[in-house]
Amino acid sequence: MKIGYPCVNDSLPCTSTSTFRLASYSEERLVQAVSNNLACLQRILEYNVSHGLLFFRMGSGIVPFGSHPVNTFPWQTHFAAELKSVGDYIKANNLRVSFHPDQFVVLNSPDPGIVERSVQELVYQGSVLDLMGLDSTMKLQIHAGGLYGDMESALTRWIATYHTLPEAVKARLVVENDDRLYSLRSCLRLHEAVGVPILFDNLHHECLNHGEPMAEALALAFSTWHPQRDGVPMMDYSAQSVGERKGKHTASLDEALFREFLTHLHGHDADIMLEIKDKEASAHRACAIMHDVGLLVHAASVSV
DNA sequence: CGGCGTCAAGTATCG
DNA sequence: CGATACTTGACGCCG
Repeated sequence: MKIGYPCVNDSLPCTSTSTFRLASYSEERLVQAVSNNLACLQRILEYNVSHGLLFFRMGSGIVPFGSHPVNTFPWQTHFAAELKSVGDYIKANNLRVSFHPDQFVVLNSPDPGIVERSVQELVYQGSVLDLMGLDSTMKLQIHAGGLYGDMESALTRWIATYHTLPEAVKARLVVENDDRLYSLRSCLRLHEAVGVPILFDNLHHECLNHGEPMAEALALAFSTWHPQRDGVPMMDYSAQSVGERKGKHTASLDEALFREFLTHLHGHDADIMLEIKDKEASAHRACAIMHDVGLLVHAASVSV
């Protein structure tokens, strides 16, 4: 069981997703940004290791304009050594990383151009994992996409697109239940059709479900992960921000709610990504709770 | 150097 | 019909 947080570390004075405006694109700026981002990513991973946080979501902007036609620079070869070095560090320290391509990645759009750009973005993020030398347990996490007024045809288009994906993407792709359109049950339709694992988000499930109790939903989602190919199931954990829009993430970890959630795991292994605004601060507290309830057995001497 | 308008990309919903 | 939200604000122009 690993605890993680997404994209940003607020304790370190660097960012692994520095970018610049398209209008000011130059190869010089690109090289500068990627170089900076990889160096910061390495620092974040070292911080995570020293604090027992073994799961991390990398930001999509590690290579600015990574799937944009403006970017014709051969960053894959130019940064091959740096990418491999980060990957070696990840493997040597038993870390797990993932990507969560943003809302622009929509595999079931009726617009072929949008689908093509979405596939290119997945290819870019998958190639980063490939160049790091990481296997298919390091995932690319997306949502099912839009509804366009008809879920059946939207699911059919998603499946058709899936079959066209390159193997490097297919092997790593996982689908997350969302909070408004595609419930766990809807995502399971995709799993049944093509075998794609379902990444469970507890808060989204609370927002959109078909009455499945939390423990049952977790078991269902986890059962879609193939142990050898996919590794331990990943999940997103968050809690509702009290008094705010439905689905809004809480600013910091509510320890009682988190402890209550853990009881629903019933011994299932999972790597938990905390989607909580204060990032590693809550991740530290989650780790302490996991130790307390006996779910984390490694890393006895963790400093905070 | 601080303020603030704007930024590659999509979809659906809320006012 | 424009603003807003989503895993994440921050780039960069202007004064």
